Amino acid sequence: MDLDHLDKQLVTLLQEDCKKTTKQYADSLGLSKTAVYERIRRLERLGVITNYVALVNKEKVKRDFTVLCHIRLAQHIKENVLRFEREILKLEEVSECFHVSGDYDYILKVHVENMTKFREFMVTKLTAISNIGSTQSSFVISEVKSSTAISI
Amino acid sequence: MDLDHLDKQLVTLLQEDCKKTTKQYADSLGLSKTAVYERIRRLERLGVITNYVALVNKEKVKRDFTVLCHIRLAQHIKENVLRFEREILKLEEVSECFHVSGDYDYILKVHVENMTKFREFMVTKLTAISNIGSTQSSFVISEVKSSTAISI
DNA sequence: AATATATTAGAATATAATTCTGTATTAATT
DNA sequence: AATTAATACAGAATTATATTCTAATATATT
Repeated sequence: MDLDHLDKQLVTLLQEDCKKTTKQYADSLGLSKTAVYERIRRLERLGVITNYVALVNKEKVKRDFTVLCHIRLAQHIKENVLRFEREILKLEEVSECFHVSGDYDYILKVHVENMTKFREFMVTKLTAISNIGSTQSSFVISEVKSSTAISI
Repeated sequence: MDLDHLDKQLVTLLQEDCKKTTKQYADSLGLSKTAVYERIRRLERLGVITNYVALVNKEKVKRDFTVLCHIRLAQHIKENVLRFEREILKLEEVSECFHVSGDYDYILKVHVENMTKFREFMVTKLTAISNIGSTQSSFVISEVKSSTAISI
């Protein structure tokens, strides 16, 4: 596994837009269609590229209200921690959940329609999970930067 | 703008994998290729789907160390706030930056290779930005859930 | 009910992906 | 250094898919 400069450029392009034609990437890189085609297959085979997805405009699908929820667990007994994580995976409003160091144990990214729906989510879903000690919600006022790309 | 059940199903499928053939989506939805083709074009035209991207495995590109940085500004004068946001946009290590309510003003998602690189980032880039009051770093121990899809 | 509009299916066509062939380049082996 | 093997490449040939076209059907509008 070693990516040369062309591979890195290609990954960068694919992270920006994966729906261009092979010819277009080829022109950007100064390679032939076949060369690019083989490189993409290789990046997929190596697991560098994991999948290709469509991104949606949250406003257009009425999930424009984003909250970063900080959670402290009540106790850190293994079984309870695992149950907590299992429950989180089931919540459709949660797109991301990180186990973190620091003041809190977990940080979640939650997408809902509005404050009313968020309250509903908190009351009926999140705090319904046992073992939650305390939560602190940071409401997203604006997305200064929002990219799925990893700079390489 | 009103998405029917088929549109929502289609958006869900495209958020999971946007590289299937029109025929495959058509079979999943019980529609013809043309019907699906037209619906996808419409979703793009309406701005529901904004773009198509490749996702990469952070481990494979040596950006496996993720940190959520909480930032408090020193002062909230408009010009300084805008300068801060402009500077953040330039930092390649930062994939996301949210202006939030609560204890801190901003929460950043940062991807680097390791702790050494993170320290370097903090010292030479992040805290080099003027107007930063204080920071609190939450190191990601594990990604319990990590999706780019919005549930609709 | 009549008309317009949008959605659909299937066929025809255009475009792009994939495979194939041969060549050049690089790396490995002796 | 010469030889072999492996890899990456370009261009042509083929296959598969996207896109367009046509006509029919459904949905909404008056």
